[in-house]
Amino acid sequence: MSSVFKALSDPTRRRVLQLLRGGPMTAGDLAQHFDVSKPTMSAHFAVLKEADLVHTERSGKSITYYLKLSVLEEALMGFVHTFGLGSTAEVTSAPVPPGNRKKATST
Amino acid sequence: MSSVFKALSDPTRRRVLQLLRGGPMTAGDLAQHFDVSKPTMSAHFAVLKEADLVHTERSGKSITYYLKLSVLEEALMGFVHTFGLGSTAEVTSAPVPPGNRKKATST
DNA sequence: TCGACAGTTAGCTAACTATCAAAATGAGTC
DNA sequence: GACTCATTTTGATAGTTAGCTAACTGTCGA
Repeated sequence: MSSVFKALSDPTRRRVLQLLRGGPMTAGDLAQHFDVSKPTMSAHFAVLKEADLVHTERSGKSITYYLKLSVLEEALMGFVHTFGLGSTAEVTSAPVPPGNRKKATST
Repeated sequence: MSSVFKALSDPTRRRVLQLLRGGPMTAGDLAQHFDVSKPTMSAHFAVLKEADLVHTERSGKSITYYLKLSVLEEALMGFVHTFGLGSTAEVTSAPVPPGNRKKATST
């Protein structure tokens, strides 16, 4: 769970996932979209693999990356549901449960 | 966006948010639930504030923390929707969109 | 087997994060 | 004003992360 959020906390990795959402891509194709060295991209891929958000397959010389949407979904939606989100539309503060001190909501 | 995921990547901070989901709490009350020093907790609070996931209010001597559910929701659900999640139930791999190299799915 | 290509690993630096103890701040109380 | 309590800030240390270059591994084609 932590590893998923950690993976998601980097913009480069989020973009990789979004690219992968459009379909599998090789490491090289992915790397082309970014302005960092290949070893750096490889490290990002390793973080994504560690979080189990992608899996890989060799296709000859290249290695193709596949998004594991189900893992992303389980982690994210699981957390979302824990918070009773996903159906709420405009919650401003807390749900104001019983035993709450009333404060002047200046928002 | 990154700051939200970064905040979420720590179990202590996720726990804090879950506690706050049950209603506002003071820093001290929150700290009681964890086995770390108060400065450490304060640092975690700062990360949550930085991500705009909580806001604070002084109530006399104590400082009360409030969960900003809306921010959490926007960040999470925004991302979830970006990935077309939230309605899918059992996606195993990628949605296999058009323009896809076909590979031997060994799974 | 050799050379080219695709990725990863190794080794490093700089920057960041988590943690603590101790000191400082802010807000009530006497 | 001085005292006390709750929380934050400061300063130090240990561990982690992102990034690089250089070197290595594995695969293909000749």
